[in-house]
Amino acid sequence: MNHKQTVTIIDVAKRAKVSAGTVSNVLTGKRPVAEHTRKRIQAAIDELGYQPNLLARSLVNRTSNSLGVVASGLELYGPSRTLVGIERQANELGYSLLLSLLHDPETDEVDSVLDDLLARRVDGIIWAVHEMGRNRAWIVPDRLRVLPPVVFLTMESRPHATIVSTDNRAGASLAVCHLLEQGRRQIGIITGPIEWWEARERLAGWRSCLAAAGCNYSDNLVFAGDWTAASGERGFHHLLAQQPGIDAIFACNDQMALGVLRACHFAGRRVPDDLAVAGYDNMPEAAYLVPSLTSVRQHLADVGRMAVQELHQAVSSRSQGEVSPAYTRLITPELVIRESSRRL
Amino acid sequence: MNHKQTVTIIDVAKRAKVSAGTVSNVLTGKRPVAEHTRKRIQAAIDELGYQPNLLARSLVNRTSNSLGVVASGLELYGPSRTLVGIERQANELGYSLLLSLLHDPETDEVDSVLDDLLARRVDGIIWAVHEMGRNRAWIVPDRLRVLPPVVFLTMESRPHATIVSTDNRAGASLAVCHLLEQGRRQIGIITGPIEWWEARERLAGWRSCLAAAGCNYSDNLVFAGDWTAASGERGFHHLLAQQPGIDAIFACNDQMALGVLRACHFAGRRVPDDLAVAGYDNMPEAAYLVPSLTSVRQHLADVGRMAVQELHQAVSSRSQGEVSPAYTRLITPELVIRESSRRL
DNA sequence: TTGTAGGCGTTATCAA
DNA sequence: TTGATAACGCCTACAA
Repeated sequence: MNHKQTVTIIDVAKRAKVSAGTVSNVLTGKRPVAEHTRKRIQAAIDELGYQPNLLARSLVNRTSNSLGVVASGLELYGPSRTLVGIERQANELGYSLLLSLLHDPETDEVDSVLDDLLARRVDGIIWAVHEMGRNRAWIVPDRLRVLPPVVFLTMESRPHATIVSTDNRAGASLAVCHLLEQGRRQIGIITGPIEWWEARERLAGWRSCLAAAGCNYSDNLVFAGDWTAASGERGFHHLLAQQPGIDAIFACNDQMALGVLRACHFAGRRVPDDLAVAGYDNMPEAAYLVPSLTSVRQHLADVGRMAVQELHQAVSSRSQGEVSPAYTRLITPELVIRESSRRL
Repeated sequence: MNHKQTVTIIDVAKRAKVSAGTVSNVLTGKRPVAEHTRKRIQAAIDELGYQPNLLARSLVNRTSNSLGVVASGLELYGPSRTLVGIERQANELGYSLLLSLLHDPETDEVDSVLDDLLARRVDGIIWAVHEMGRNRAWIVPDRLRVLPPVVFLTMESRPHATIVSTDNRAGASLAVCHLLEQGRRQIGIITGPIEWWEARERLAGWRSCLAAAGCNYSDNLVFAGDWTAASGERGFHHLLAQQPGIDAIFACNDQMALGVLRACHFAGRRVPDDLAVAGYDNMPEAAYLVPSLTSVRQHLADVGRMAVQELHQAVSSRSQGEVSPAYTRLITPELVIRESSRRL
């Protein structure tokens, strides 16, 4: 007693008194089918409640219409925004998304995650794990060769890898130059962990901007935070102790900027009168803090969308035997000026 | 010229001079294989860089080891937290995740999303779309019967549906009772859109708590926000106009509470001295606002984990022909008391 | 312990 | 325009 509860294309074919191939043709629309038979088949499909099996289809087509997304830190604002952009674009292009999270982005779960994606025959991969420490060491031509096309997010430019990222250096410059324009001269920075590429980039942007203006950019003005508001508070106290005349702080994300604002409040430093503050990320909350926070907006949803577009390109090319060249695509952020950095 | 670039189980078999079945046995471990032949096979696997094809395996096994997750509002704090919990637990149980986002949670994309999940033969589905308006109308026994097991998140209890949710009513009561204990007597509420089930639940919690204490809970004390900080600001002004003697506001999420704090600042109302404020969600930012924000913590990652556990149960049961009963599981939130609600 | 044969559900090729 | 038939890559009885 084979209790056949899944209805297949053959069941439909029998019911419509045609062959399975013909049913397939109306399903895929790849070959013409006479109008009256197509109607009969459609009726059979509806009556039987037939659901095509994409696994079987993928098996013979050798393409699954799915993309793998490997991400981390999804509870943060940035990554989740990016993911939304990825999903939207993937959806529009007809891809399903296979999601994997790297919980500890520095360790070597990389292989198992990639293997699973390979085993499921994804058509392409979006690598949305932040670059930190040596966690990009696996990215070498030999490894990439056995993978489907991959697009990397937020990573240092390098040959053989296609990258879509925001321009962190430019973003930091935007904020720092703005502070300079407002008349600030001693501008401290609270960075993210320097193992993070993004943190280093923003630091570099800060430095180059100050250097160009002939301002001080000594280590006295640098504090390494860890992206948390608590580290923002610590950074404030540290910088103030090191450089009492400091008149502005650029926090490399809004959370840390929040910590600075709070510390300022209890230290009796008025913002922006005594100290200007700028953040990075432009979280929705930024506009409603007191004072509202000047911040750098990154268009992360666009980064996600664009990554999928690039990936789609690469997938299409490869399926036609071509090989699309690797390159880096940088998206320029935008400064949103608010109360926390008003003119002196 | 069949340019065979995918290495299959047969290639491995040839290389190891065994049959494909034997290779399969070492792969699945379901049947014993002599130690020396297993070694030979393993060697062949490594040399050839063989990657098993899960699509083919799923086809014959009639199970894909994957779960579908349908979510919305992922750019918000709550949903992304929940997703992280889901992914972690799924990962631990060996499931891959197929992610779909509903962009407009009120419309009827439901069928297409479900169809795709069905077509990919997911073993189970987690429905993490917030209940609003009529967007749960599709949940009827006849529809559920043709689906794999489904676990719903954050939804009103109903027969035939397995639900994992936080107890929004209890959470609101926690906050409001706390405000009462602090000596507040005119406690306003800024709700979410009342089409949202969660918003109605929190409102109910507020009301029952005030009723039990013999306090006023008239419409004068209710403002319907939309979860944004901007609506929090509007709510503050509205409530103050309606009920000048108001001495506390319960905002149904932290974003709106943030708007209240800001509005208070510019209106010259001191928090908590003139007005106590409590929020909901306990975002990481809550602890660093000025004043720091009393809020309700929901353990959302646990909700996600638990949902996957329940789903796993249901999947296992069904595969053995049993049918697991539907039920609702409520997780009690927890109040985190901070400066914004200090005693009068 | 291992090999053989058949089938999972679909599509593509080749005739008709 | 439609119908057989042979893959796609893997697993599982059943035999050996």
